[in-house]
Amino acid sequence: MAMNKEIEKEFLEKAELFKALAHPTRLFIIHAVKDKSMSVKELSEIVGIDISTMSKHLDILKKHKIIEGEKVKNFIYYRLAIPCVLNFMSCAIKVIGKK
Amino acid sequence: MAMNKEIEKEFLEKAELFKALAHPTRLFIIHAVKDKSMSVKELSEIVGIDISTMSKHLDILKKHKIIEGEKVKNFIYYRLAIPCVLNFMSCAIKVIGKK
DNA sequence: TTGTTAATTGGCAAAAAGGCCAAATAGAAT
DNA sequence: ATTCTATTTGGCCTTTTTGCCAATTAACAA
Repeated sequence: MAMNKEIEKEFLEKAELFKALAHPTRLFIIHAVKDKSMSVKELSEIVGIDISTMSKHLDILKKHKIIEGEKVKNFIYYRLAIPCVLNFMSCAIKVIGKK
Repeated sequence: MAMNKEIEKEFLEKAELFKALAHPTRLFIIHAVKDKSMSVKELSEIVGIDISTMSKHLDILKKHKIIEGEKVKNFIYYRLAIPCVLNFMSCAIKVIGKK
């Protein structure tokens, strides 16, 4: 058991993914766009934050390929790209439940 | 689809869990103690950080009941308390792999 | 008791993350 | 072309996180 460069890189990469998920607004986004794609404006209004802030949250998820956007007219509709992350959520509930 | 207080609280709680996991050192700890319990000093030496820093990382995981410690002599041996979080890891690999 | 080792805690400074405003872009609509 | 509307980007400030050191606590050892 040692912390070599390979392992270090692996955990660094994983931590980045967890960081992308470690914000209530971003978890809400995932929940919101899992069935129905939504625009930046819609999402910002529902959550009640500035649209620029929402845009940045979406960018973080997009960079990790967790969501993807499709341009329609001058809107961009975002939807969940990796349904796999929903398993994270159900697992999270189990973990929280055990406390 | 709305961001009411109930949902807000749910995502806040989940985000806290993800935050606890969102650090390479803490992910390494989980990996390290999943089969074999280890002391604070051992872990700090393997990772190469100050023992006080390691103690604080362990405290974060302990507060979320992800790990638990057992006192033997004047050592505290930590081990994984919730094997369920390992599913997070394998799922994370899948998500990262899709990029 | 005295000394040694393990672990935690407090404090501080550096780094990272979050959120708003304002400005810039990009399109659509008129 | 001009005006709106949606989104992104830059800047700035505030909050949070991280990590070291120093001091403290706790428990074993002699």
